[in-house]
This record gives sequence, C-alpha cells and structure tokens, in this order.
Amino acid sequence: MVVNRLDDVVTGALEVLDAYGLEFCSMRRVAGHLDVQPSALYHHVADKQTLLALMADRIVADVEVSAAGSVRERARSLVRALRAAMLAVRDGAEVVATASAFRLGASQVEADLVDVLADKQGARTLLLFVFGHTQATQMHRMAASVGAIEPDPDLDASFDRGVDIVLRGLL
Amino acid sequence: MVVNRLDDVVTGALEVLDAYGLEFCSMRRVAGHLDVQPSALYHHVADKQTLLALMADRIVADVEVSAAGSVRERARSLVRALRAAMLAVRDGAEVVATASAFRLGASQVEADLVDVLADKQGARTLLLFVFGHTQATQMHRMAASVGAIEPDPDLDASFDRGVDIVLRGLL
DNA sequence: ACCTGAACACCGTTCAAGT
DNA sequence: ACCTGAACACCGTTCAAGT
Repeated sequence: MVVNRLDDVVTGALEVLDAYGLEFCSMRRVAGHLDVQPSALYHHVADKQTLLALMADRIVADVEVSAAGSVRERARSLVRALRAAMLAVRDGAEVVATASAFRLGASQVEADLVDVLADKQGARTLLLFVFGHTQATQMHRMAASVGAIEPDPDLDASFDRGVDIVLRGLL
Repeated sequence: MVVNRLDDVVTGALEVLDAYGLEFCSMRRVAGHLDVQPSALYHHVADKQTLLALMADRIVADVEVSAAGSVRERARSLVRALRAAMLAVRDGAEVVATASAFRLGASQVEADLVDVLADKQGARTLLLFVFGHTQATQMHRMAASVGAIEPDPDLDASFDRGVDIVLRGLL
C-alpha cells in the first residue's frame, strides 16, 4: 500500500483499529500495516492523539441531522445515527468519546445537537449519556462475543429509554 | 516504605496517580514509589487492570447514601458526593468510570442509586451522565491549571443542571 | 515531500531463584 | 509469603540522513 496522503494514514489506522481493537492500535502497528517505518507516520501527523482525533472525525463523518420532524424526533434520529456510526467500528465509541472530551464543542455532531435542542447544556447532557451507553454496549458485545458473558438483547431498547429520559427532562 | 499488604500497594498507586496522573501511573513507577521491583507487585495483584479497579473502589469508598429526604434529594446528594470523591484525586473520574464500565452493576454506589431511584435503567442513565460530566470537568481543570484554557467557573452549576434534567425525566 | 534506520527512554508481564 | 534479577516482547517519539 502506498502512503502519501494523510487520508491513507487515517484509513490504515481505522483498519488496524477495527481488526485488533484500540489496545493494539499502536503507531508501530499502523505503520506496519501501511508497510512503512513507524517514524514515517510523523511526517503526516504530529502525534498519536492527533491521529486518534482524525479517526474519530472520520467515524462520525456521515452522521447528519434530518431537516424534518419534531425536535424530539430530530434529536432521537441524530443520536441513533451517532450510536450506529460508533458501533460500526471496533472500539469506535471509546475513540469518539475520548476525542470529543478533549476538544469539547468542536465536533459537528455536538453543534448539530445544540442546534436541534436549542439548549447547550441539554445537548451536552444527552451526548454524555450517548457516549457512556454506547461505550458500555460495545464493551458488553466484545465480552459476549468472547463468551465471557451472556449477551443482553435489550441494549437497543435500553438506549432508547435513556434517551427518552433525558429528552423528557429537557423538553 | 514497607510493602506487605495489598492495601499498601493500592495506597502507593493512588499516591502516584495523584502526583503524576493516570498517564504516568505505570506498574514500574508504582513499584519505584514503593521501593520495590516491578515484579513484586504481581505477588499482590493479578495485573494492572485489577489494581486500577481496586484504586477505583478506594476512591469511592466513603460515598454513602443519606437516609433522610425525598428521592430527588437523596439522589442529588449521592451523586454530588460521588462527583466530589472522584474530583478529589487526579484523574479519579477516568479511573472510576473505566473500572465501572468493566464490571457494570458491581459497584456499591450504583446499587445505592438503583435503590434510591427504584429504577435500574434510570440509575444507569444518571450515572453515565455523572461520569461523563465529571471526567470533562477534571480534564477542563487540568487544562486550565496549565493555562491552556480559560477556566469555566460554572461547572458545578452545569453539573447540577444536568442532574436535574435527568431526574426530571425520571421522576 | 516522503521516507529509512537507528536510537532513547520507556512499558506490562513472566519466571526462576532467593530469604 | 514476599521479593529480586533478568529477560521478553513490546511502546511513542526524535532525528540525522537518504531520495
């Protein structure tokens, strides 16, 4: 694989993440996957934290607000799309939640949610729930897939209930 | 310092955590702080994850439910005490949140909150907010103390507002 | 501009051996 | 029971040097 664009590095890093998980998504492994020396990555990216932030941005890149519907409906669908995007890649929730904690308010999804709810604190409250619940879901699924735990089939419903609790308190 | 009890290891680890932060709280550093070889720690603890879980338990050890008051008041005071306990040690929120994510439902605080609210899903929703908000607060304070950011004086109020939103949706 | 090679200062964990 | 010493297989990052 040829690497000469930052996008290729991010793509390769996401492939390593999805295949091995965050714990093993090291700079050295990403470099190896790209058939390049570890030091080569630092020509494209300042450090690992920056790379993780770029990965987070890509994970949520296609999450968009719907134009139609009530406030509750728009918030629900946005937050469901965010959850789906994070669940689509291994350890995606942890990567996005951490990056989002570092630069609070800088993400597009957060801005969209503030816009829909017209309440900054409310949007942050809902978002913190979404991140926490999705991280827990993803950890639970990994543990279940390894057979360490019996799978819980009600996680989707549990997510929706939590979202409803917050929205009911908010609207 | 003499190390012959598991408690001493946990105490030493918490001292290192508070002094240097989670990033530098390595097994080797904890061992060095205890004047012991790194391998000695493994006589007391199975691995680093286990040690972190014990540290988390100690951080929240003194958080207790009040017997008196309305449901809302008891939930509020429990959750405030939890937040204060986590903020009292550097990176405490991250340590507790991570440990708590690994063994969901195993902590005493979570059991207490389920008891007060008489709603398992509601307790989990509130707890996810508390962890997320407190982690963000702690990161913000570290950044502000280094001068990387202007301090936000309204974080306590912001926390209370978020708690109220969830409780209003819940009760 | 993009990458190599080598080095620096670290990790977590294991395991035989000592007391 | 508690610990040492040495080793194994890794990390992130820097930097001169090559093309």
